[in-house]
Amino acid sequence: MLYAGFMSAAPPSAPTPQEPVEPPQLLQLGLGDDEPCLRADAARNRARLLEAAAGLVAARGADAVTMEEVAAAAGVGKGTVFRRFGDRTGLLMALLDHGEKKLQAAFLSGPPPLGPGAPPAERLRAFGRAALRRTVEDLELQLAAEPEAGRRFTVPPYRVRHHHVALLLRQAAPDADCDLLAHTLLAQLDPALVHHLTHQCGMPARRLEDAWTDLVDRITGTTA
Amino acid sequence: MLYAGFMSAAPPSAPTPQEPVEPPQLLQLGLGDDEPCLRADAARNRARLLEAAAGLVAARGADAVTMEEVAAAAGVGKGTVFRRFGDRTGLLMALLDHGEKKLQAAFLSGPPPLGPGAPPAERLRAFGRAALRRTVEDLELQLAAEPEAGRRFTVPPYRVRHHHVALLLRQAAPDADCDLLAHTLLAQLDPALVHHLTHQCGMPARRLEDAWTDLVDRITGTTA
DNA sequence: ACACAATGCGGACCGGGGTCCGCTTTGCAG
DNA sequence: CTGCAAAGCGGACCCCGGTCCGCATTGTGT
Repeated sequence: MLYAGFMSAAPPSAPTPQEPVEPPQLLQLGLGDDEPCLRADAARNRARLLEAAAGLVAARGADAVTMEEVAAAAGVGKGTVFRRFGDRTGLLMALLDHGEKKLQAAFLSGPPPLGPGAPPAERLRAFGRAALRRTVEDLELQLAAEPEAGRRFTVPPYRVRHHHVALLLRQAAPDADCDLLAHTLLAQLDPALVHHLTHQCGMPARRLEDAWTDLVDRITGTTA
Repeated sequence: MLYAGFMSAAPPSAPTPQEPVEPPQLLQLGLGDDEPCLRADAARNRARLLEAAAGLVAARGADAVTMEEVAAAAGVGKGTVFRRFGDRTGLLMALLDHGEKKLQAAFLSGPPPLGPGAPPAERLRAFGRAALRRTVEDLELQLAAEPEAGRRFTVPPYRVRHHHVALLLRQAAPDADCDLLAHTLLAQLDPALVHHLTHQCGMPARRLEDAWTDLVDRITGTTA
């Protein structure tokens, strides 16, 4: 368990009487664990919901599935879904959690060139390739899970990626505004963009990878 | 009239019996005109709606305004709003149309360094500054108008900007994948990102402008 | 074993976006 | 001026995401 769950800290509004969704996630990047100790029935329902959702999504496509259907398929009430996952996006993101954690594991503590050990520019190039591949894997879901505009950058998986890229950049291009530059780099991995380019413009995935590499080279000044 | 309206070509689904929204917009970049010849009453209602919407948005913020309210305030039925503008996003975008056209005018045919006449890298830098300023101007609305994930890159104003940036890039960095690079550059002007950085991270607008300039320099290899 | 917080459950309910279709208005042709 | 097709109108309607709150389940302390 490397990092943390997915959900943002539930209802952003003032002291909701409703309890928070999943872990409060104050986000000290790099540790923490989901499911802080769910009550037996709650845990069971969570599992059922995830399974039901996965099934329906696989069968009919993410955006043809309604929350009520998922609840029904899992044999629970609609309220339960929302209490557990906050909102539709939350549920969808939970479905992606596993894959994302694996990627995080790989770049935070896996073997080089993705993990520590390789030179930063090299790691950046590897990161892009890996992330791109992961995105292509289940583009559809990833697209459907995209949070409403305002939250795109606040959601934990994005923050982790951003943190990582910024870190590498600070080593590879010390004189740049790395925080901002990291956002720019990440934009090239945005599922919506990847979808647009591959599905609507018919670009091969390979071209995206090459462009990433080239971009890293230009920005860091390295070539490799 | 420089370019064209805002709406994408209405209901993407098969031959809707409903007529298309605004101009079909087959989008030959650079010409065309809105309101292809609305019937008298339709034109009147369109104007009323725009006015009503602008008023409500200004008064209470974009996302506290419902379509039904706008319709009521304009003294028309809800159906009319949707027929004219397609969907909520369409209406909001129409509200932004004027400002966007002005910007387009400036970089397509205005005076240098924004318009033709200056060297490409220079024009790029100017473009970023101008776009950034325009975005900050009415961030709130721009944010609320953001189309659902899939369409972000298909919407006319984005396409125009992309086309323009790609064009300049082809001159300033002929050996790069300019189409893709253009998307990357534009990502730094994304209203959602600008909002995040300025409002949630407290960055001054100035820093964004500097980062843009720096990014252009790194990508084109030029300096200043 | 029992009581009693605390935690979770579920489904009625709400609000708003988007659709539909029978009726009205427009404006052109004769 | 009149008739008539096309264009436009509007509001009842549907659907779905999200909320709420009285009731049921847990599991802990004694």
